[in-house]
Amino acid sequence: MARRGSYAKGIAKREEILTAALDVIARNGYGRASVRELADAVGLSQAGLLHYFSSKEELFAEILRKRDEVDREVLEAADADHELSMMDGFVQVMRHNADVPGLVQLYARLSAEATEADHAARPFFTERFRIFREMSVESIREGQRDGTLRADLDPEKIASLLLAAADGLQTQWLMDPSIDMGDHIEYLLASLKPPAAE
Amino acid sequence: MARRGSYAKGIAKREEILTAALDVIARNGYGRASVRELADAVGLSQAGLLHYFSSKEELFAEILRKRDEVDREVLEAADADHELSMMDGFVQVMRHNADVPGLVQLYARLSAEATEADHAARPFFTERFRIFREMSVESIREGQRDGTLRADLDPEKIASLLLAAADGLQTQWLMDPSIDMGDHIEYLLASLKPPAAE
DNA sequence: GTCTATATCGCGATAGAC
DNA sequence: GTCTATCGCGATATAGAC
Repeated sequence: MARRGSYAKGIAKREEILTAALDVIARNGYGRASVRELADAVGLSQAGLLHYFSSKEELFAEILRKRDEVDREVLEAADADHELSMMDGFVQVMRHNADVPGLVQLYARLSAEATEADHAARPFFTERFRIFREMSVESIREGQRDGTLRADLDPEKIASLLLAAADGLQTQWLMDPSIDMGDHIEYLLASLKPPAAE
Repeated sequence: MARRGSYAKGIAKREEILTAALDVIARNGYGRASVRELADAVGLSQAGLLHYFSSKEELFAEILRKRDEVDREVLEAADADHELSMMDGFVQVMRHNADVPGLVQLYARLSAEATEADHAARPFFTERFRIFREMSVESIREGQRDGTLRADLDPEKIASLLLAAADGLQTQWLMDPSIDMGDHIEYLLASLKPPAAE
């Protein structure tokens, strides 16, 4: 019903902007990423770009949403026959993060800014946290049934701690890249295996 | 040797500024904490305040340094006979943090901003992380000797993970205060006790 | 040595032309 | 849909009063 496909075209333009923004930020980091900078990358003026997003805050939340989408697609493509658990995917994404410092910084900085009560990206993060914990709890329960995780652990608490560890490690890694994020998360998971298992 | 005590007076003024700033930020959060706002609180102009600090970034790093100092003093006063381990103190500070959301937010936001390569607060955080890990490793080794922590754990990795968990939990708590930071850190530590112990 | 006042800069937001 | 122009804000550097 969209007249002349203009609606679909707007959607496509948004996608183009988000993809270009991911590219620019992955290379240049968050610091230099002004709306003008991102607008230049797609040949728009600052006001032209903000035509597609209601504010800078919302734009950056959408960039992170797009990034999660891309990460998920890459994971699913590499795991067509669903052999990997959610936790395996989690470790793999953490390893991949070391290749895109700019995006790690975007996440670290925006999540901190979004702790402000009226920040437009706050709903994105609260929802992201909720979903991550939900999926983690499910995966932890599975591990407990399998015997790959200690049965005495509280899945909710461990889920929050895994999320916290992942986010905290990113800041530590940005300050000192000799910290291996993937190894640390993997080590934490290994530390929670039953004494018997391995 | 300081002529007319003017040097000492400058030091005293700095302390006064930092103490007042801690108070204002604890109440109002990081968002509203412009240099002007903090200057007002001590009856100075914005430029007047910046006379004592080389930049806004340095000022905020000093505020956090002062906060660590205050936290340490409170801990030591409550533990005159050195009965508490470093980990006990750590949990206690995390519990106390729930009473000062503005300071938690200051820490979360400034640590994220300081991931920028040329940020004036970056040395503060890299050093703070180093010292925290160092003290943690020492405390973890002690726990392993005591039998209160599993002997098979890698102290360095666990130290980084504890720091990461603490920092990550603060962001989660700022987004959703129903998360209990102290309980979670305590739970993580308890999960790393030997199977025998308790 | 300490401060007030000011000028300048870059940013995001927005109004309105085309 | 995209632009130009402009606005207001916060951070800083500096000139110079006391």
